[in-house]
Amino acid sequence: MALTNRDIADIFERVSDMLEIRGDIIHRVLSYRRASETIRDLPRDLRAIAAEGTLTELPNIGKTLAEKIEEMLNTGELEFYNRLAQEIPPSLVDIMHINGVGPKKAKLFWDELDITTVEALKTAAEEGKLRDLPRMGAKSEQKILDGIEALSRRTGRTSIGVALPAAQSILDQLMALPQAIEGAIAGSIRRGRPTIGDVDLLVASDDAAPIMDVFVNLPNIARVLGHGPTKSSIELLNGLQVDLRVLEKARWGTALNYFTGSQAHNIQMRELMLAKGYSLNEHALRPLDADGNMIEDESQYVLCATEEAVYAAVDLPYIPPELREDSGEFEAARAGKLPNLIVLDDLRADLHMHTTWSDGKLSVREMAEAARSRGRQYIVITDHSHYSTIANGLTVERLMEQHAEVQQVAAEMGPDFRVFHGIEMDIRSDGTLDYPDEVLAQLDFVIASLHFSLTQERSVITRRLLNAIENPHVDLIGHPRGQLIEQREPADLDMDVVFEAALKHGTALEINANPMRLDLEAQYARHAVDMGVLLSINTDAHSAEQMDLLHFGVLTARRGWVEADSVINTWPVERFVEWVSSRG
DNA sequence: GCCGTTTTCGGCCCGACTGTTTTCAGTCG
Repeated sequence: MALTNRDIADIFERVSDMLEIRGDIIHRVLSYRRASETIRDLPRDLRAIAAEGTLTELPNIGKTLAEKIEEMLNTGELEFYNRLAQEIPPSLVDIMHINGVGPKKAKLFWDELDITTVEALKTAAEEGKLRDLPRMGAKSEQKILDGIEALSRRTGRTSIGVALPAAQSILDQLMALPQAIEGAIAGSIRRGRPTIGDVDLLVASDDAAPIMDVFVNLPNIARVLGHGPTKSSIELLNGLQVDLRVLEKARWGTALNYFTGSQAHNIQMRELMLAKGYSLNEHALRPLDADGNMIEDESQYVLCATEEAVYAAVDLPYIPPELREDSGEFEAARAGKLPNLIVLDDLRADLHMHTTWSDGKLSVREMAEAARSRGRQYIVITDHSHYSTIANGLTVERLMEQHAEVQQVAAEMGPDFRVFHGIEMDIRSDGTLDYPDEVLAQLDFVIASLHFSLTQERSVITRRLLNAIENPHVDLIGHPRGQLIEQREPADLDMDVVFEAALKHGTALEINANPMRLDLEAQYARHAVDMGVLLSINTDAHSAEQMDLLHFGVLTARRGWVEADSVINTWPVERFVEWVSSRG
């Protein structure tokens, strides 16, 4: 079984945790962890990069790790990991994932009580065996039991589609207090990551205590994890952790920058600041003396009330949060080549939505009205084709009946809001398309999507998608990789080949805005636009409310450095029509 | 183990909070 990028990233992450338990120097530990993150976010296959011999050109991959990657690609395993597993029980890594347990505690439990599994740790805690260990007590024992409980409540990361509304609701409650001056959601939500570890909230105020009190007494929270004067943490009933920090308005810029991250971006910022003679933290820029030591005189600290001021201190323009992953944003900023990122208002149209003709909740007319009331200028009605029987997909006969209805609604809407007739056509498991060309030729717009047999082997499923990309009637590939976030792995597509074909045939690729999909993901979107492939950001709405999810697609596009002109539904309707009719 | 417009060696971010301590280690982000 060939290892995927994700498998290799997982192995490096486990190695990193095991080295940390063993007590290796932290920088070696972090090297493996950083390499793991690099690989996880890679838009290309390690196998292809290895074949080119350019593994060491990847950030955080040097000679040693490149050799280990090659070993895993060639043999399917890593000798270094196997040796390490003889020495450190791999199940100790799971213990480290309990909140409040790190490498030192994990090793302590193992050394002193021979505990190597979460289950054994739970039993020992219940029997009161942990409290007598060094630097442990009754409270820490209970904390570990709580942590194990929380671990079972949560499964992995939370979708941004869940985390963002939850965060906004809490922030709204805090901002209603008279003491709150300014508030923001920071962290990975602000950067637009598809999944969220925990929520970071920031409030500016001169009187933190009342805000903290309201926060730790919010309804619907599972427990309070911490309650200090400037920082508190709670766990919501769904297991999501929310951290709140309250600070002076004068320090807003440094704080927002710091707590937005990413960590890799922050490290770069600090290094740039050091070169300018400052130590940067969330509170201020603190000047250094000639020996590089911090000057303790607070009157010399530089406070930044805005993020613009922080970036200006290192002679850079403002870098949008979605780009802050240390993936080239500093180089681009220095060169004055930051992208002019797409914004929600750039989108004039939604090209992918369903009605009661297949599995949607509203009629053609109701969807059109819902889209118009949201400011869209044109839409395409794209129900399922008949291969999707479970979604009540349209036979050719029903498709033609629907055509008449769409024409009718289009006429009623008038010239200022255009309604086009399209389809979301299945690419069948055998690779054939669900309608013949002469049917597709009668439609205004054709999306082709993979819905079934997503676990086919790479060559088969890639060929299947190419059949659609190469068909001159197909304008857009819907949710190309078929992933459901935290639920279903993407199809094993050869994306290099997919992008080449999309470029050659002028077929656009979708960024599906539904937060369960966000497909293409940002790193693929970035690679696609770099190559000149066209994109489209759509809601795939099955109801009016789902039309409000478009901003998640925009966030994803921004993370992919996408500018408006690469996205076909930012175009004025005349240009869209011209493009579609220039195709098959 | 990675990295380099100060370095191919010697750095690698740092502060808040907790629970255990009598001054601090561990964890977290």
